[in-house]
Amino acid sequence: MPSPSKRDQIVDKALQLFYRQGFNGTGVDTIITEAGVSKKTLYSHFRTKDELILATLRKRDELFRNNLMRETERRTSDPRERLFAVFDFLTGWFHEEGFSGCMFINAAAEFAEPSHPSHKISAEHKRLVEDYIRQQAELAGAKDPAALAGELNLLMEGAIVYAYVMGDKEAAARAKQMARPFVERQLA
Amino acid sequence: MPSPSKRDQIVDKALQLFYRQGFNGTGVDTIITEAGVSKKTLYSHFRTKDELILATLRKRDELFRNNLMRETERRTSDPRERLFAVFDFLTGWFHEEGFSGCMFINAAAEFAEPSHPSHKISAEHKRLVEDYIRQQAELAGAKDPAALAGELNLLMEGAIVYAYVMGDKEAAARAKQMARPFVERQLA
DNA sequence: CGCTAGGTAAACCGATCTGTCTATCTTGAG
DNA sequence: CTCAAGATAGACAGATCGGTTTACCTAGCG
Repeated sequence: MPSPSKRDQIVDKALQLFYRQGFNGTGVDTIITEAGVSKKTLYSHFRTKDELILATLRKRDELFRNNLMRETERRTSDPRERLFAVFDFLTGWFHEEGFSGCMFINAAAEFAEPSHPSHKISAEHKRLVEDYIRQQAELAGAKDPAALAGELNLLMEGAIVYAYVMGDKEAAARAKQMARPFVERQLA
Repeated sequence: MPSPSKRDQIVDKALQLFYRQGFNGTGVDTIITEAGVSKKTLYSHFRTKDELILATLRKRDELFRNNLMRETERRTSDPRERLFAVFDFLTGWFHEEGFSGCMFINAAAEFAEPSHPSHKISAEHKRLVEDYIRQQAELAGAKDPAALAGELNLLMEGAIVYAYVMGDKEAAARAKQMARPFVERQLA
C-alpha cells in the first residue's frame, strides 16, 4: 500500500502552494517538483487534482481550528475572556510570515458555485469555527450563545478581509474593541 | 482609432465572466467568443490579459460605488439613516441573481501578492467605499467619522463573507443591527 | 535467490493557455 | 473611386495544463 508519509509530503506542499498562489494558479507539476515526488505517486494517492484540493482543504481546516482552540485556550481559562482572545489569535495570524488571507474565502472565490465541493467545505469550515465560538459563549453564560457567536464571527470575517485585502493587520484589535458591546449585552 | 464601443463590449463581457468564473478560470478565447469579437481586436485594445483584468476591475469599482451611492441616497436623505441604509443596499445585492461575492475580495484571493496591480486596485476600492461612509458619517455629525466608517465597513465586509461563503443572504440585516451601538455612540 | 509493492524519471497525450500573424472584408472620408 | 482604418476568421506558435503510460530502480520478504 502507498506510504502515508508520501501522501503527507504531497498534501503539505500543496497546502503551501495553493495557499500562496491559488488553486487554479498552481499546477500539478509544480507540486510534485516541490514535494520531490513523481507524478505517478501523486496520482496513486489522489484520483484527480480536485481530490487533492479537497484533501488540502480538509487538512487546513483541521490545522487552523486546532490552532485557534489551542491558542485561545492557552491565553486564558476564563470563558468570557476567551471570547476576546480569539481576536488576539487573529492578530498573531495576520502577522505571520506568508499570511495570505483565509484559505477558505480564497477557495470560495475560485470555486464560486455553492454546490462545488470546495465551496461547501469552505462554508462548513466557517460553520465549525462559529460552533467553537458558540461553545465558549455557552460556557461564559451568554443568554443567546448562537446569536453572540454569529456576531463575533462576523467581526472576525470582517477583520480578515481588512487584514488581507487592505493590508491592515491591526484590524483584529479594532474588531476586538467592537466585540465589547455584544459580549456585555449577552453577559449582563 | 479603435471604436470605443468594441472596447466596452469586451470589458462588459469580461466583467461577467471574470466575476462568475474567476480570472485564472476564464480564458481569453471564451471572452472573445462571448463578446463576439476577434482576438486581434481584443489585443488591439489591451496589450495583455492582465491589462484587461485591470480595466474590468476599474469599471467594476466605478459601477459598484455608483450603485452604492445611488441606492443609499435614494433610500433616505437623512445622513444618520444613510449609515444604516448601506446595509439595505447589501441585502439587495446579495439577493441579485448571479451574486458571486465581492469581486475585489475574489481578485485579492487570486492575486495574493499585495504589490500586484489587481490586489492594489482591490485595496483602493475598499478604501474608496470606506471614504464614502466617512463622508456620510461627517454629514451625520459623528464625533470621529473616520473611526465610525472603519467600524461600519468592517461590518459590511463581514456580511459579504457570510453571504458569499456561507450563503447567508440575511447577514446584512444582522450587520445592520450590529451597527446600532457604534452609530449611537458617535451621535450621542 | 526472486518476486512484489511502491517508488522514480520522463516521454507522451490531447486540450487549453496567452499572444501573434496572415489574409480577407467592410466602411467612411477625401 | 481609392485608400486607409478597423474589423473579421482562423491558423499558428510555444508553453503549460491535467492525466496516463512506459521503463527502470530499490527495498523487504519468503
